[in-house]
Amino acid sequence: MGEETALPRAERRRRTEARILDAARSLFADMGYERATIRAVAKAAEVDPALVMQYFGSKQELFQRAVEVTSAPGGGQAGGPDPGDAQAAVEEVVERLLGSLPMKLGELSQSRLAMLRSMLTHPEAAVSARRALGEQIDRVAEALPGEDARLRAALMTLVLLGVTVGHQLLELDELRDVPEEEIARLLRPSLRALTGQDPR
Amino acid sequence: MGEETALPRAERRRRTEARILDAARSLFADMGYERATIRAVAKAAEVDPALVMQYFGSKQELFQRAVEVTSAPGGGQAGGPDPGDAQAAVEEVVERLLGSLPMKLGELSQSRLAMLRSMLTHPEAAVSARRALGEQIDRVAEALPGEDARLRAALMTLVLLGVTVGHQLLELDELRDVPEEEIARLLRPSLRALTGQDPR
DNA sequence: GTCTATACGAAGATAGAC
DNA sequence: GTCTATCTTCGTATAGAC
Repeated sequence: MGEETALPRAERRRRTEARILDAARSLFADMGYERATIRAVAKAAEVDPALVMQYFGSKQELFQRAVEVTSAPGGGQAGGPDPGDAQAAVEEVVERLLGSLPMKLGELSQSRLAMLRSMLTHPEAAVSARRALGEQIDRVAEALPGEDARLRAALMTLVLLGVTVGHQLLELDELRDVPEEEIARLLRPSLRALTGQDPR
Repeated sequence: MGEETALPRAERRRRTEARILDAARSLFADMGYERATIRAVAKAAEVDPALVMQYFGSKQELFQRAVEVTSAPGGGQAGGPDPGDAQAAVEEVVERLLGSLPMKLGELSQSRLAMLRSMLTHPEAAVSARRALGEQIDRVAEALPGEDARLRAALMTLVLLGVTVGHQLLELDELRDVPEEEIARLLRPSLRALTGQDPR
């Protein structure tokens, strides 16, 4: 029954699929949905273009799979500090936002970059981006006091988006080789100002 | 000699060209470089697709023309206040940035939106965007004191970029129907914090 | 000068050979 | 199951008719 030649069929298939997804993420992140062709993805993954279609059905589905959040770990904001301490909660949310800045490059952020790259020109990517940003806005808004918490949360999220776009996607010279802590240090008072809390 | 039938050939040509450019700006702004096809532009301008090519040579040149800054008026920051008054200069630069927020929609900003829409996925648009952002960063940096003026100026510019993207391009619900003065009011302290000046 | 017709290439998707 | 070959569609660009 079992083939002693190792590499069960399912395992081999799984690895090929992963290789295709990696290649797709990389190409989508680099040049966006339109310019990243199935053929180029296949070549990068060293498989036949038809195989990509066989596995994923369509380019659109491949994109969804490549972009979909492996939102597994780290997400939970496990019970903040004392619920009564609004100031601490606000500071924590600022630090959480600043911490999301780096995404270290590569790693699991490749899928996020792919989404961001295409969000302005590909309708489905725009939907994903709105959802992702909306969730982030929700989380931030929870920690903010006041009437216009959601608006402030949205602006804070967009500040980070702008910096990420300029840094990771447009690769502006001004941010090249600037350590993330430096950026975070300059941004921190700016984000605090948006919380509407006493900047202290 | 002159035809009494009015509409000189040159004038007619000029108007047709303008109509094509308007249609192109609108389509590029709405769906980006790749998805805005020559055929669609021609249809929107009510001309033959071949005529578009005849007038502009290629899609790329049409894009350049559609995006190119009609940077004529309003640009000059006619001599700021007392050069010695750094604080006033900083406040002025913040107000200038905030004033660039609205672009009122439509009007002359259509070309700017077209550039922003495609900047992440179309190489030429990225070049234009880097240049435009770089110029803005230069102007802001001039008014800022300190060692890291350019970095701060870049971050301030990217804050505005992020808000513009979220508002005009992604059309986030959270910013829908929010008057520009409200956004400016919330953003002002945030930008001041980035200037490195005493927020006072 | 303006438009019809078409050439040319590329991309996504499919069917059938191995 | 994997790949070759092809089909269809579409977009840019060109050539020739009116």
